[in-house]
Amino acid sequence: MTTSVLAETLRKHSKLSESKIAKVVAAYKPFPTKHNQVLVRKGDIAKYLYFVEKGYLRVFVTDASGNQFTRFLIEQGMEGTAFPSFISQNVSSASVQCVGKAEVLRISYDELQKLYRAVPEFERPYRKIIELAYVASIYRIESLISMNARERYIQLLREKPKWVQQLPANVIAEYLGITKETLSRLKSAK
Amino acid sequence: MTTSVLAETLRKHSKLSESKIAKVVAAYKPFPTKHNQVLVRKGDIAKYLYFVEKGYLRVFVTDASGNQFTRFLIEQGMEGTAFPSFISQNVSSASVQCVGKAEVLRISYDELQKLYRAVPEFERPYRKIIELAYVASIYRIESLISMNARERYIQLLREKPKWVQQLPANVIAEYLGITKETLSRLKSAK
DNA sequence: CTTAGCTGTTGATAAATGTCAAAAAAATCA
DNA sequence: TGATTTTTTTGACATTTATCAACAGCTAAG
Repeated sequence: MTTSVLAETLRKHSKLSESKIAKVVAAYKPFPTKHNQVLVRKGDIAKYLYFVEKGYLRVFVTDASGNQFTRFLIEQGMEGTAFPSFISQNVSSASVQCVGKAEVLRISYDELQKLYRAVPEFERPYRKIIELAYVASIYRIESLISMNARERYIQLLREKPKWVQQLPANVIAEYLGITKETLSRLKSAK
Repeated sequence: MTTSVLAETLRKHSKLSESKIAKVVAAYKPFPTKHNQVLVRKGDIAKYLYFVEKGYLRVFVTDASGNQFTRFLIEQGMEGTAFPSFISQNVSSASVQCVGKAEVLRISYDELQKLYRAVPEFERPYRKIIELAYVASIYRIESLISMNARERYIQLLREKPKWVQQLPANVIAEYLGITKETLSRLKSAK
């Protein structure tokens, strides 16, 4: 039986047989990364979808003054990339980077299309993933338009305590849409 | 040949035959609405997906003090509802309301599932719709975390000038995540 | 056509958050 | 380990945005 976070995740979220799981897992290739390695650079086309076996990836954009803003954090057991670029195969406005050390698998756009043909039942979990990612983004929009910095921080602390523990404060701040100084003050105030 | 905004939209975004288009269109029922009518109330389960033939719908949430925040605006030719509730068939944290007068069609969750079985090629445009909605929400998150109120307003003016012209200022303000006073000042300042 | 209620504007002020600079603390790697 | 770099905290101050209140304009329905 295949053992990997990817295999575990497929068992948990789909009803694929062990042989189909093995096929899917075989299509994702381990991709060795260095500390903070950039996987997709702004201006590139996102050719790969990344599955996180260990650690975190961040998807971020940069403004004219060089400030960085974290669009998404991808944790162990999740997959992602610069999504708009990946589905359209156009250049990406965002970059994707490992947060510190991370272990990832990757599958190319073309290989993924082949996989859909080889394992048609894999389409359903894929669509579910997109739906869930969409729902998550709806709630993120909701908190960004309706809550202030403190409320958003408290919500993150409640819903993703591990992120706050494990990720550098500046990454958390970028994700919340505030500066690292403001986050630091929120922490010390309570 | 069926004539409706829905039929037009299907012709434009899919390769369905006229007979399939007729089937899809037949499954969506006209739903008469009053001025500012609420279609989904917070606490309800979103049982219907709404297609906008004319006007706009807004999806909004309310905070403890009764302030409203517009999560999404749905314009002519688009469809939507309280999406997280619709796909999970759980109670909704958001409400859906007509902005002024609107003409809508609707299809129930169950009828939609039947439609997928009756017209399997309809699944693909549905998935595309979700993917596009997801991409749109990614860009919305991006502007909320990386831009200030003025920048977001200018971007909206550039990308959706009609919304700014046609929708009440307080709805635009809620969509931008700012107060109506701040929006009013942004307008007069330039 | 008129009035009651929304909708939008403006002013004064307060609160939240950002910016810049510097010091302190922590993490990395040679 | 020690040196170097990166991250985090703190302070002073500036800017942005919200809040509250008053008023003006508009609009929909009688």
